[in-house]
Amino acid sequence: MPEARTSTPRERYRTQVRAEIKEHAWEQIATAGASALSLNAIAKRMGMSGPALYRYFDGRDELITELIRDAYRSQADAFRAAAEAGADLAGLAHTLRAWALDDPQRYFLIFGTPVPGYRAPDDITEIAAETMAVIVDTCAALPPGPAADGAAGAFDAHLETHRQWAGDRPAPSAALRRALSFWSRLHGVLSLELAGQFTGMGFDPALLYAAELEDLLGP
Amino acid sequence: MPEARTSTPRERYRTQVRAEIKEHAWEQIATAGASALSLNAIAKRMGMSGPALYRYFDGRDELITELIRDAYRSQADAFRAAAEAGADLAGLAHTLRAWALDDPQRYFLIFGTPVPGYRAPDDITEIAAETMAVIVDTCAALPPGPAADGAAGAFDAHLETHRQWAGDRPAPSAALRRALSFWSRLHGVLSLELAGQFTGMGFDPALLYAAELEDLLGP
DNA sequence: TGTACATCAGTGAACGCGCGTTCACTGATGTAC
DNA sequence: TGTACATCAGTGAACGCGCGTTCACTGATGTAC
Repeated sequence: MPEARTSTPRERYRTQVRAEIKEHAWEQIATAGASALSLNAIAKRMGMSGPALYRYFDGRDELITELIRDAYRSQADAFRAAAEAGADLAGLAHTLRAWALDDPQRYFLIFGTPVPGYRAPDDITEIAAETMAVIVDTCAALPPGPAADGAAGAFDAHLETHRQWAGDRPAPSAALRRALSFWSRLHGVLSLELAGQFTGMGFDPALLYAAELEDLLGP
Repeated sequence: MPEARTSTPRERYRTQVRAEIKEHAWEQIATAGASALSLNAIAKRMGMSGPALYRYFDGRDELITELIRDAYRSQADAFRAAAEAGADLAGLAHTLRAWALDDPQRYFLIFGTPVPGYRAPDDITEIAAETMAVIVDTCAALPPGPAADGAAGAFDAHLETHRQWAGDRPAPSAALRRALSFWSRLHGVLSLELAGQFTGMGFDPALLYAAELEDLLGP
């Protein structure tokens, strides 16, 4: 029995039930989409009555916000772990696709149709910034590409004066541009693939993803 | 008074009311998202009773399907018009962005979070193919790019044997790859922008879009 | 032009449903002496 | 170890709500003779 017990049995139980509620919520989202998420339905599946869930969440909105937070968190963790394992840009690209395919509805909870009027809490925005930071750092660690000298486009100049999103990072604008391009290109393929826009077209989306990545990396 | 009247006054009235219902539907989608679309709410806004709408649509599902069809249709029309006006790839890119920004929720009705289990009717898939055809043709009309010879990647080879989506078009695989890259790269920026992933980052998404386009076109 | 009939838009009542959420409560678990 | 009390998980009834959809109906519009 561990001496350093910072949590009581009751606290541990609470944590466990909260996690169980979230698991059922994810199942429900995967089955019918986030807009169909219902507290009563979750409770029924868990063999509880509806109001019981109010012991664990303030209401439906708090649960959804928590799921969104977890989605961002799991993405940021995946990227951090990859970076700490020494991943380069190709490694991060693989991490992104694996994370997205692991649970498409989780992907869309972040990158899908926005709910008009909804604004994520600040702490969630910060988690998203963590992910971006990993990518920027990886780009900055790269040897300057062939396009880095001379033909730096108008966008590089724009980024030179609009780089607050990069925090205090000493990364050159070319690295910021590269990070944005990395991010948007890969999401382009991913979101079209996961939204089913390629179904019936015949080719393998994984190969398009790989081709975009290669084009992005190579000169 | 025109001699060739293929429609009776009643038919014209029906058509008009149908259109009015759809307009209110779009307003509602823009305000609260597609999942909140409600026949009763639309009827109330039009000063009618709920059941009256069943004279015009079989039900909620038929209305939504019709909206999706119109969304695809308006996109395809925009592309066809641009192409007939002699637009090149840059012109098509501008068309795409203008169309998307014109009504973001319409954009997301096509490219946003998919509803698990929903499959669009075949005629809608065909409209999507029209749009793709315009892009492929425009790519095929381009002078072969610098990367077209020699270093044709693994994806070009894959497309060589998976090109049924291009129909009977004589376009070379390099043109198909270019069309897919065009499509996915621009949607990458667009979907991130419209989903609000760039908010608070400080830079101008329009410039990122332009930069991606330029990089896509130029050698 | 006038009358008889058919078509069809729209109404209002009603159906069953599931939703989020509140409230007063029971009963089990944990704590203090 | 035993008793008295506090904490807290979970229940069941109830609230009002808006939803999609059906049905029998009224009344206006169009058609046929």
